[in-house]
Amino acid sequence: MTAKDELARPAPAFRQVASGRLSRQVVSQFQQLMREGVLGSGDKLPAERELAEQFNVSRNSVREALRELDLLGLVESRHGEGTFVRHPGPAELMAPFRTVIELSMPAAESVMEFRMAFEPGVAALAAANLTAEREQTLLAALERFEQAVHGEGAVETSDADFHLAVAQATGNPTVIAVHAAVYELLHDMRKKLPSASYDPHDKSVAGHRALLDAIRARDPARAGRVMHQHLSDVAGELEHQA
Amino acid sequence: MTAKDELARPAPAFRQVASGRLSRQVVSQFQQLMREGVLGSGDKLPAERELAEQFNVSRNSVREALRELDLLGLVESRHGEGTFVRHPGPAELMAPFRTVIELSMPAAESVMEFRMAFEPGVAALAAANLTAEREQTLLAALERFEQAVHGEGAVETSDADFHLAVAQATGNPTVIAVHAAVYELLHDMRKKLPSASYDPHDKSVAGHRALLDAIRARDPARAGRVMHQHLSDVAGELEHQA
DNA sequence: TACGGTTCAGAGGTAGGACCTCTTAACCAG
DNA sequence: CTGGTTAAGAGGTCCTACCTCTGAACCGTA
Repeated sequence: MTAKDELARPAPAFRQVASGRLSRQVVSQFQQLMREGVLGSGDKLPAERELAEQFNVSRNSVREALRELDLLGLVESRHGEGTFVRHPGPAELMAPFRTVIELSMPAAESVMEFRMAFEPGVAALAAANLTAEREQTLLAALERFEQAVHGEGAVETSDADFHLAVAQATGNPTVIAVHAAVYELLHDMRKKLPSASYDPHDKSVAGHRALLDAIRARDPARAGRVMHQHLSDVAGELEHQA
Repeated sequence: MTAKDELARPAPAFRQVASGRLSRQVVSQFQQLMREGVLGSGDKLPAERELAEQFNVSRNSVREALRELDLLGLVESRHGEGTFVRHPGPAELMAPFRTVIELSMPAAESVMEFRMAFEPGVAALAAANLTAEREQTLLAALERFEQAVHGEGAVETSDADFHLAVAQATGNPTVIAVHAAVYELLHDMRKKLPSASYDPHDKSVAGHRALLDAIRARDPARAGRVMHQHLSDVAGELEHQA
C-alpha cells in the first residue's frame, strides 16, 4: 500500500513557506534591534515615511508595526514630534493584567472579597518595604482623603487613591499593577451600580489613620490586621446600605 | 498679585478636551461590546470596509484597531476569510508581553514577593468558602503533585496546578483570574531564568499537605499561616540555590 | 461517482498619494 | 520681553486601487 509507504517515510522535508504580515516582520526587526541595544531608550526613530522607504514597505505597514510596538510599551508616538524608543517600566509590563481581570467580568461582590484577601497582604508588605519617600506620599494621600471627607474635593476617588498609595508603598510592580487593575474595575462598577459605592465618613478616616500608623511603625502583622478590619467595616457598610 | 489670585481660585472649571487616536476609540467600543457579551466568542465581524462605514472612519483606522485587538488576542484575522472574535484565556493574554518581560529583571523578582502577599489571603478564603466538590478537586491535585515528586509526571507544573486549585477553591472569579495571570508569568520566567525554578521535594509535599489540612478544617487563619510558611520555605530554597 | 480544475465573489493585505493637525523653532512686531 | 506669524517636520486620517488568499459553486473528465 502506498499509504503504508507514506507512513514509513518519517521526514516530509517540506519546509513551511510562511510569511505572515509585513508589519510582523517589521516589529520583529525592531525588537531585535532593541535587544541588541542598537536602539536605546529615548532614541528618536526616523519618520514614518522614511522608515517605509528603508524597510521597502508601505507607510501603512510601518504604522501598523509602530502601533504594535506602542501597545507593548516599547515605543511612543507623539503627534507632530516623532516616535521614540522607550524601555517600559516594570509596572507597564504588567499591563495585561488589566485585560485579564476585566474579561473575567467579575461581580461586584467578588471584587470586594478579592480585596479582603489581597489588601491585608499588601499593607503588610508596605510596612515591610517602607522608605522615607513612600512614607511622605502616604501621608499626603491621607491628608487629601481627610480633606475630601470634610467636604473639599472628590470623595469618591480620594479613598481609592489612598489605597493605591499603600500599594505604591510596597515598591512591588506586580502588586501595583494588579492593584491598579482591580481598582479601575471597581471605579467602573461604581459608576454603573450605585450600590457598590459607599460614603466615606469618620470611621473610614479612623481606619485609614490606624493603617498608616501601623505601616509607619513598620509592623507588617499589625498593618495586615488593620487593613482587614478596615475592609470588613466597609463591607459591612455596603451590606447595611443594601 | 495675579499669581495669588490664581491660587485662590480652586475650581478652574476647564474640562480637558482630549481626543486621542480614532483607532483607540474603536478599540474601546469593541472591548465594551465584548464585556457586555454582545460579541461572543467565534462571532464573525463585518468586513473591514463595512466597519469603516459603520464607525464612520477610514478603513485604515479600523485596521489599526483590529491589529490592536489582534495583538491582545481578542480577535483573529484570517486572510481571505474574515475577522473573528475570540475570548482568550489568561495565557494568551499574557503571551505578547513575554518577549518583552525579559528586559526587566525587577519585574520578575517581584512576582515571588507578590505571591507572599497574595496567596495567604487566597488560602484563607478557600478555607472559608470550601465546598465538598472543591475539596475533591483539591485532594486530586495534591495527589497528582505527590506522584510527580515521586517520579511520575511533570514536576514543574503539578506544583503550580495545586496552587491554582487552591485559588479555584475560593470560587471567586477575580481571585482566580489574577492567580492564573500571575502563574502564567511565573511559568514563563521559570523557563528563562533557571534561578526562578526550584525542585519540589518532600518538604514541599509536607507544606502542601498541611495547607490542605487547614483548608479542609475550614480554618482560614491557619490556612493563611501555613501558606505563608510554605512560600517562605520556597523562597528560602531559591535563595539557597543562588 | 469521484476527482481535479476553473471561475468568481468576498475579505484581508499592501501600496501610495493627498490632506489635516500638532509641535517646534525661527522670525517678526509691538 | 511678550505675543503673533510663518514654515518645516511629523504623526493622524482618508481614499482609491490593486494583490492575494479562502471558500464555494460549477464545471469537466475518467
